[in-house]
Amino acid sequence: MVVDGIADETGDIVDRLFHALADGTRRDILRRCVRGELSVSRLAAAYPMSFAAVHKHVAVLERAGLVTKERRGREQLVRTDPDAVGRARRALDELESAWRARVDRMSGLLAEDDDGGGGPRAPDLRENTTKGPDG
Amino acid sequence: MVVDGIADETGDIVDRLFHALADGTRRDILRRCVRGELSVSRLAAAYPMSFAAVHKHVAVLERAGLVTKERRGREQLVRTDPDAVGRARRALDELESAWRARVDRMSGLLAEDDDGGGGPRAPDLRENTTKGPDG
DNA sequence: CTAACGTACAACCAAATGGTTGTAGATGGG
DNA sequence: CCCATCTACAACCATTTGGTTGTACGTTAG
Repeated sequence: MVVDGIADETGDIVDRLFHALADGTRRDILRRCVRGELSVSRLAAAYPMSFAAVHKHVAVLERAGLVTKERRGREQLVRTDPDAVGRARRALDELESAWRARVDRMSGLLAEDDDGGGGPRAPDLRENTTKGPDG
Repeated sequence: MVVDGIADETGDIVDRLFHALADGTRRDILRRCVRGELSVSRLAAAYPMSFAAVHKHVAVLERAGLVTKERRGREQLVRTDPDAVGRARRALDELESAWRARVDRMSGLLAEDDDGGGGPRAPDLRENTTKGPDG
C-alpha cells in the first residue's frame, strides 16, 4: 500500500525536488521561465556565471521535473512546469499529514489511557525503501 | 522591515530549509519527532548509521528551523517545529505567487496593449541580495 | 559552403556533504 | 566516588556539487 504512488521509491524524486529548490539561482530560473520564452543562452546571460553552469542548473531542474525544454530552431526554450509547485506542496502535505496522523494517534491513546502493547503502534511511516536509512 | 522576514537575506534561510528537506533520513527524523519524546541517541538507534551522523542530521534540521532541542537531564529531546511545514509552504507560495504575478501581468499587458513605462513593472522579483545570481 | 550561434558534454578543480572513528564533557545511577 | 550514558565536536575520507574551460555538434544566416 503505497498511499498514492508516493512512498515506494519516491524518496529519490522528493530528494531531487527539494534539492533543486535549495538553490537561489535555480529558484530564480524557475521564476523567470513561467512564460517559457527564455532559451538557455538568454537565461545564462542573466547570471554572473558561465553558460555551462546555467545549463547544469537547468538540467537539475529538469531532472526534478520542475521545468521542461522545448526546442525552437537551434534554441531550447525552458518552461517552468505549472504543476511543479503543486508536486512540491504535495510532498509537504505528505510530511504534514504523516505527523498529523501521529498526533491524532497520540490523542487516541490518551483517550484510551492504555498503551501497554495492544494499541496500533505507528507501524513504519518511513518512505525510503531503496536508499533510505534502513537500506 | 523585511516584508515578513522573507525577502532580505532569506535566500540563505530558504536554501537551508529546502536543503534540509532534500534528504530522506532527515524527513524521516521530522516525522518521528512530532511528539518530541525522542532523544538523539534513541533517534540514532533507528538508523543504520552512527550516532554522530544522526547528530549531524539533527543539526542540519535545527539550523533550518525545522526542529528544536530541549534538554531533559542528560538527554536532548528533539521536537519537530509545528510551524516548520508552514514556513516551507510559504516559501513555495512565494515562488508560486511570483510567477502567478508574472502571468497576471502578462495578461494585463495583453489587455492594455501598451506598457510604455507607466505600469508597475515587476520591480525585482528576486530574493537573493547577498549571495544571489547577481552578486 | 562558411561563419556565427546555441547547445551539449567532458575534464578538471575547490568546497560542501554525508559518512566514519575517536575523544572529551556533562549528567545520572549504584 | 566510579561508571555508564548521552551529547558534542574534531579529524579524516569518499562522493557530490557548483563552478570553470575547452571542444564538438547541429542549426540558421549570409
